[in-house]
Amino acid sequence: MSGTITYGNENEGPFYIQHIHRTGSFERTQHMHDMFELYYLYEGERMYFIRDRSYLILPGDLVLINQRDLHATSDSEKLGHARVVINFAESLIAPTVNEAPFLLQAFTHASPVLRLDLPARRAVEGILDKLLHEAKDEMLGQDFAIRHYLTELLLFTARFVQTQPVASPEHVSPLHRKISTIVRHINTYFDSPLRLEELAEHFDISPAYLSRMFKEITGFSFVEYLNIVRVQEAQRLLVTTKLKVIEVSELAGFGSLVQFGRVFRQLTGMTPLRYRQQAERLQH
DNA sequence: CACGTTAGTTACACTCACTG
DNA sequence: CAGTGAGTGTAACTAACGTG
Repeated sequence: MSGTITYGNENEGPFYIQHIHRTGSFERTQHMHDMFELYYLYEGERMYFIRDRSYLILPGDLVLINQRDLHATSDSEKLGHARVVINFAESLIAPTVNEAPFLLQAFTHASPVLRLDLPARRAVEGILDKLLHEAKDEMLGQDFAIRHYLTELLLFTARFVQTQPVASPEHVSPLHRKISTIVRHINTYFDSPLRLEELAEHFDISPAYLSRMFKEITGFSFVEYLNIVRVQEAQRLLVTTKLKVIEVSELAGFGSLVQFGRVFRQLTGMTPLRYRQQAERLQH
């Protein structure tokens, strides 16, 4: 890895920026977190799976990922790429967003990928340069400057999606389209017992092939993905309702309370009740 | 206090998803 | 296609808490 600049903590934030230029192959990453993510590609090609489908990311693309949206990157056939990743917590810019709620609207836009024209690229790269410069060394007003340039970048994205209606890019291949359909199926029916074999039959594809392709395209295995979707629903129910843990477990599609507990702990590091209590404390 | 209810943990056996 | 291990269900236990 060369030319790496990092600032902040990738998982806790409140702000993290990383500039990477890689020539070789790149390990895949896949996760979900409470921060917003911005991804800008200078060179190369990447596959990016976001929420329920995959995108081929090309140079000059700016990718916007909302809080808690599942996402995964992997190499396309072409190896090597240069990119900037920014993660930031809502808390970092909360007062500003309060004043100007439209700043985050690009994150809920129909397509998470903004394909920038040349002037737009120059504008974004200029802001990124400033952010990278600020992140490099500690200096007077660093935090302020980072918030300032980040706000500038967000304003740019908000105006861009407002003025340039962005069409959703084509699916990379029919297989990608199919996996995307299956992912949406899982997102809809996660609360019922889902099995790979039945899913495969329903979508007319062999179970082994589905297992392989699902992992390759989404970055998650079938079971991993299903569990994440179920835990997300469980988290929502725990916070927004007063349902008992066993009821949450059933509504989220878990076969048993034991299994719910195991999976929940594995993904969140705490028990369901703890999660609810922690969320309650944060409310006040 | 004794009891019931709810939540969380562990052991063990099995099955099914993943992988080579 | 087949072997393997991760994931899952059942059962049995403990912990925490409220209630008569």
